[in-house]
Amino acid sequence: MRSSDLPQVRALPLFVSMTDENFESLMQAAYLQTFPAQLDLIAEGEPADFLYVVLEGRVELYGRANGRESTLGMVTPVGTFILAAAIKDAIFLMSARTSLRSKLLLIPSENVRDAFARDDGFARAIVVELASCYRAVVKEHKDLKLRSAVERLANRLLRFDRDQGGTGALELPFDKRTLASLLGMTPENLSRAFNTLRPYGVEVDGGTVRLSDRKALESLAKPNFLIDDPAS
Amino acid sequence: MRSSDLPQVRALPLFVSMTDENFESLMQAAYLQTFPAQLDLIAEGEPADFLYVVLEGRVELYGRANGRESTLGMVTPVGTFILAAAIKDAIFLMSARTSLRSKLLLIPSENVRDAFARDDGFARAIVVELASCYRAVVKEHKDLKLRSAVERLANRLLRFDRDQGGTGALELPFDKRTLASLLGMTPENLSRAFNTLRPYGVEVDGGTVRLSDRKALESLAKPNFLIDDPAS
DNA sequence: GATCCTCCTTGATTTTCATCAAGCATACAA
DNA sequence: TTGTATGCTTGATGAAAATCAAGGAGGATC
Repeated sequence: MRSSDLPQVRALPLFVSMTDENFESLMQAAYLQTFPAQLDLIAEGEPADFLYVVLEGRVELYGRANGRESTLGMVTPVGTFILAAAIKDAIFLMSARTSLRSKLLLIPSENVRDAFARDDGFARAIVVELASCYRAVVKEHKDLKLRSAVERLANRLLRFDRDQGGTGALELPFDKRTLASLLGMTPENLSRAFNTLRPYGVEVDGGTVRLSDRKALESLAKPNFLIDDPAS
Repeated sequence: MRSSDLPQVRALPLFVSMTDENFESLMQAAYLQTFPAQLDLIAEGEPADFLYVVLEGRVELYGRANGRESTLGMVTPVGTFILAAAIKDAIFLMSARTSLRSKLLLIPSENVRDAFARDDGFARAIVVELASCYRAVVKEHKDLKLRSAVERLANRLLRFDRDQGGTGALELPFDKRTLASLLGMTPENLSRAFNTLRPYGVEVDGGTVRLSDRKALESLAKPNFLIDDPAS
């Protein structure tokens, strides 16, 4: 990989506490690649040969069963995916495809497991990363099980707004069909959910959303930091 | 704690590769306690002061939001819960209560973090445990997002049967209201789902279920090892 | 400009699921 | 026995969400 990309990777929480020696040997084995949008990267059921790090762009994680498909998560820079499968030397539970043109770092999972065995700092960082991933999925699960579709949308909008500076004017980070799938509903239903939220000050214009009455929206959404706060 | 319980704990994957010294110091700090059924152990939002190990009995993990409550998981011997919160020194995302009279080991999370920092074998075991927990929740999430209520029940019955020896005669491990909550439906709907499954050879008598036509049931359930196999 | 095309929206309808209300079986206590 | 819990089931109804079908709105392309 190009040395110009190294500092960015080195600074990641996952790698920052590795020894120089172990980090370099891990990067020796790694590939840096840029992929176009909408490219399938991995399919559920395949063995986890690489750990992926998203440096630029965005990757969608999704699952299939019966004839259905559902978006399970989005990975944005700088984040990793399928760490659990790579560590356990297991098969993928989720498929992944680029959502945008993306620059990804691929680290052979064998090398990851090696480094994990050899480098205490790395092992500790992996634990923190895995614990965070675990808690993130638990939150997603609670969101889906304890809230209606409209509530999920309302809370997601509040979250997008907060992530984008809390100005009350936000851009949907992906197209509506994907948002619908992530929220566990059909595109048609998402449209109707937006309409339901109009009396609560939610004005939609394409991918732009204005929240003109946050009080009202919050009273409907009842945000819960045990579900909506990524940090907690 | 009583020394008679030590070997059982020592043999757990989580502890088996610790040094004797670190294990003993961890156990010095731990409490072994038996709790009656239906006792609240922890509430979501509280700081994670202890790591819990279920030695006997069963513990239910559940979440609340708005007025709703939902069962998120069951922990049976010998399993741990809230490892992620204990490691991250974070707050609980889930509440827990005993489902049966249960013998639990409580290890102060500060000591867990200490041992994690000091003992490589323990750190490695924690990674494997966390990765397994993560994958388990992902499977639950896929189950909920990709299947209808009847399909979830059908697959759960097949799983219960397999766990109990695959004889076609199984006992529901908990009462139906709890099963309903775990499967993400109401008790009324669970009743109706059982009726829907009758043409597929599912005969219910109280907590006993007979599967007299597994082929038919499987053709409806379409079991998927990426969702239903706890090992994969 | 005209044409596709993709994405989204809307309306009509059906299905699924939750809610409300009542009943019933079992167990347990008085 | 009688009363009275509790857990489950059933029926009637309503709400939520999926599906089916048809239209736009906005880009891209020709």
